[in-house]
Amino acid sequence: MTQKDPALKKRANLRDVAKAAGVSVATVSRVLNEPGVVKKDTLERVQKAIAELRFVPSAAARAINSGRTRFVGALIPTLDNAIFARFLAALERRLSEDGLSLIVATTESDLDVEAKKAKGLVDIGAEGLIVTGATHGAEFYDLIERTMIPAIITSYFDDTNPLPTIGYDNKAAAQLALQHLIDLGHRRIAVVHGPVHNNDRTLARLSGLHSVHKNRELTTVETEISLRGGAEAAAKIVSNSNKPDAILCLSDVVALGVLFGLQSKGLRVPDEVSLMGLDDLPSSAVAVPSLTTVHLPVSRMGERSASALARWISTQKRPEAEKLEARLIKRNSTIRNTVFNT
Amino acid sequence: MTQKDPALKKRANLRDVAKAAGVSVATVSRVLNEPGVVKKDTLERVQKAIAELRFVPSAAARAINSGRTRFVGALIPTLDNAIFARFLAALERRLSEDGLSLIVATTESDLDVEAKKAKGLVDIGAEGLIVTGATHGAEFYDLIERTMIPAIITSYFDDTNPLPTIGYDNKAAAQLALQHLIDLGHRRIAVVHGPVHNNDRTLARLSGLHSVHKNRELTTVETEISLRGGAEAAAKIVSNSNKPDAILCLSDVVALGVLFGLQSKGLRVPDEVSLMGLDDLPSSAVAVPSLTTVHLPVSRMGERSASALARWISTQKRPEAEKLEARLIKRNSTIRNTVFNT
DNA sequence: TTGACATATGTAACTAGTTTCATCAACCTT
DNA sequence: AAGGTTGATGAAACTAGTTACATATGTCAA
Repeated sequence: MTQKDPALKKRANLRDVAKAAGVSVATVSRVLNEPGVVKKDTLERVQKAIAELRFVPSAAARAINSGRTRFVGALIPTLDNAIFARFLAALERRLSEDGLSLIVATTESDLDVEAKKAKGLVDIGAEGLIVTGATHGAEFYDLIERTMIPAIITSYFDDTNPLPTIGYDNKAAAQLALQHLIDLGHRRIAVVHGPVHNNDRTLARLSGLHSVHKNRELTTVETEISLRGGAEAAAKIVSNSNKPDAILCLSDVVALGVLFGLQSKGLRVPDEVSLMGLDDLPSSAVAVPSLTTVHLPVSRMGERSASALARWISTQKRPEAEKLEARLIKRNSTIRNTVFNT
Repeated sequence: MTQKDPALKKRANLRDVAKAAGVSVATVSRVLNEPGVVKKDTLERVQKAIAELRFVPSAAARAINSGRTRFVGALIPTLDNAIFARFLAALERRLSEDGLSLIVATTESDLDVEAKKAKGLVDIGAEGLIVTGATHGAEFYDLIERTMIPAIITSYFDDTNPLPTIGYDNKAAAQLALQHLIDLGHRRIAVVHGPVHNNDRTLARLSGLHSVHKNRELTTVETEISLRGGAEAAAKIVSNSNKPDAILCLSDVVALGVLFGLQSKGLRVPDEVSLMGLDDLPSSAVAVPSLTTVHLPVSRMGERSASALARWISTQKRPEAEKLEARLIKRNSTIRNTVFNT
């Protein structure tokens, strides 16, 4: 009672192991970190003690010395869109291979929330950050600059950005989609997209469309990125007197919603209107009709981002930007338009 | 050069602040933790120094003393199913209100992976765990018992479980669904469910069905929990000579997949076959036809789990199990069956 | 005016690791 | 056999905080 009560034994620490093995704490630390320099005989004795006491080195104590906390933070707009969930899943998988944990923070696409959560992550010792898009608040950039924390921008490619970007060329991806519809003979095209406020991905996609559209009719509808948002956009488009012969949605979730919206209004896809998405969710291949779309390699993006961040952290060398190729996936929701064909 | 190079200034620490403010480290620590006991004059001086040096206390150093790391881990099967993504989103939102960070770990429904990742989380200092379902490996339970770490089971209610469970009565939820189909006059019912291996949620749902079905025909199809899995199950069911007049899917994702599968085979829902889900995803309300289902309050479950875990951690008092009510959501994918009606 | 007590602050020990430097023995060289 | 090198280990200082205890003041009552 006076000194220690062995009954309420806490987690064993280095000293306990050292005492049990009859060595100094330095030796135990060496067994943990550079077992090569310890004599085989001693090594085994210490390892036995470690196993018997079920010793696990305290991550906090390690962090205090090495400055390495072994976790990174990901700031993503939402988990409600499958595209981010898929990205995160790949990210987490790859990071855990490198012995890094992932702390998830959602921003609801609010720059202030993002800055606040980014600061929180840095304060608790995140070794790196994964962020979505290149549009962030001054506070955020200030934080990155001050702390010089490795931060990678994803979902967005721009090799002139001061931070490394790993993503696709959103502009090109949108153009790929629009070009396909044009190639099919569509002229009156409605575009449905998510909120543009502070969203550079959507903005880039839209700008791509405008530079392709030339003299064509291109009406745009902004809606929430969700099935419901898509369905509502569809209702709006159908109620319009001047119906389009194709609808291009700048994300698959929205396209699926539009599909449902059109179905509920009795419009057949693709016979009466062609429909195209952009993302290529697993769902899109299964929908009826299956959705023509542009494949964005989100899982690959997760893996590449994780690798790049892990390497950045360990080597201190800022990685290069990486462009991931988007590619057209032709399926059954688009059909040739014969009316306007010459 | 001999001592310190002020040019490469690291993060300021307690000592730096103490020196700048002309007080001892203890006083700075007090300013941080119990500002009430510090004289107003001194308090302001220290706070000024903190602000000027942009001092942020090291979470690691705090953790080493207090044992508090301020993060918890969530072990979920996958992020690919929207239901878990929604759960996580709510969990993260609520935890961050309590100043707790969330480390996400996916298990791919593999008990060994789960045990390994759980150990990893505990080793790095997680203060609590959120796990899915009550079926876990011996290794996992051993870990929980040894470390006595607060761990909450979700998606599953069972007030006899040694760990607190916060979830719904899966058995009752499935019965609610089946009863609805029966009430509508359906007799030949096909059940589509996800993998049963190590999945107590699915198992419970199935057991609920068997205790209701009595003399009714109840064929079951196991498939992957995804739209594709659902579509494949639909193909299988349709190819069977003895077609059901209703299909009950034990998760909404699968139901949506079945819907697509039926559509691609030219079967009309609900005219030719009633379709029912279980989960109530946002998508289900938007699908055409909208999906009759049983609502499971996942967001609420995330909030309740987060609160309970936060409280458990701070008070050391194990929370009680919580049952969240499932409720029937009648929509347009089910219709009265007149053939078998008396 | 002295003792009692509260208030405010400092000193130093403590948390659990890593790391530098010193020590000592063993082996090799000349 | 003296000196140099290498290998293995330990003592103690160090990381960045918290906290128990000591001390210095100030206020008030007897």
